[in-house]
Amino acid sequence: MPRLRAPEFNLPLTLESGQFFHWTREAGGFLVRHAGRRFRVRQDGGRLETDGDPAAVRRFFALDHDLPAVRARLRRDPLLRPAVDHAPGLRILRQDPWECTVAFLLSTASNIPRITRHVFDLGRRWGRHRTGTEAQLRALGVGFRAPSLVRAAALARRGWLDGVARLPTPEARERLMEAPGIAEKVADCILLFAFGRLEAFPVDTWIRRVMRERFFRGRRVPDRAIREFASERWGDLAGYAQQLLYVWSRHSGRASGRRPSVTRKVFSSVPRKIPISTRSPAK
DNA sequence: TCCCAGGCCACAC
DNA sequence: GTGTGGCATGGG
Repeated sequence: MPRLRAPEFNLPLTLESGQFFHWTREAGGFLVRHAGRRFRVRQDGGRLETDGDPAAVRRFFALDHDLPAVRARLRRDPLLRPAVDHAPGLRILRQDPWECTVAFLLSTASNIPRITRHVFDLGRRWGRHRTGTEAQLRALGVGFRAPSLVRAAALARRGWLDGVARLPTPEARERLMEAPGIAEKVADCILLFAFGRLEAFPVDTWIRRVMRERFFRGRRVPDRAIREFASERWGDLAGYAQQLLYVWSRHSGRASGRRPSVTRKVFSSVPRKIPISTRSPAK
C-alpha cells in the first residue's frame, strides 16, 4: 500500500469543502472517483495511504502547493485571519478539467447534496466527454442545465479543453466561457479547481455575502468589484482566500445572518489511523 | 408552504 | 452600462 508524505493536509476538510463531489466515506477513509478511475485514500497523521497511483494522488490533492507559505501570507491580512485559522490543511485540488466542468455546470442554482447526486448519476451512466441526450439528462433531474451539458460534451470532444492549461488565465477564462452555461463564476471554479489558477476568485452567493459584510461594510457591490478587490488584495493567492472564506462562512453561518446551514465539526485534527489494507481491494 | 441553492441568460431601461 | 425574472428541481 503506497504511502505519501502529506504534511499540512486535512483530507476530510479538503474533500468536504465543496470543490469536489465524487467521493464517499469509508471506514476511516474515502473512496474517490476521479479522472475515470477510483482509489481509496486514508490519512495517517502526516501521511496518506492510498491504493491509487501515488503520483496522480499527489497531484490531485495538490501536495506540491507550499501551504505553509500560502497560509502565512494570507494570515497577514487581519480581516482574513479568522478564515485562515479556521481551516488548516485545506488545499485547492487539481481536478480533471472535464469532470470539473461537468460538476460546476451542474452546480448552478443548486446545492451540494443535489450536485453530488447528479455527479454520481452522470458518472454511473456515461464516460469521458459524454453526457447522453438532453432528454436523458432531464430524466435524471438536472433541469435547465441539460442543454449546457450536452453542448459542453460536444465541444470537449472537439478539443475545447485541450490547450487551456497552456493559456494565460484571462484567455483560458475566455475559452471556457465560449460554452453556453459557463459565465464568470463557473469559469473561475474550473480555473481554480482544475487548472491550478490560484488567482481565480469565484463569486457565489456565499462569497458575495461574506465579502459584502466583511470588506464592503454591508454595501451591495457588483460581483466584478468583488473580484477586482480580491485580486488587488490577495493577488495570486486569491483563490485560496476564496476557499477559506467559503468554508469559514458556511461552517459558521456568519455571513448569512441566520443559523448555520451546515453544522459539522471543525476539522482541526488529523484523523486517526485505521488500516486500509484489510478492506476489499479497489475493483 | 415557502425560500433558496457554489448562476446564466435574455431582455428591459 | 445596470437591474430583473425565468429557468427545473429539490433541500431544509
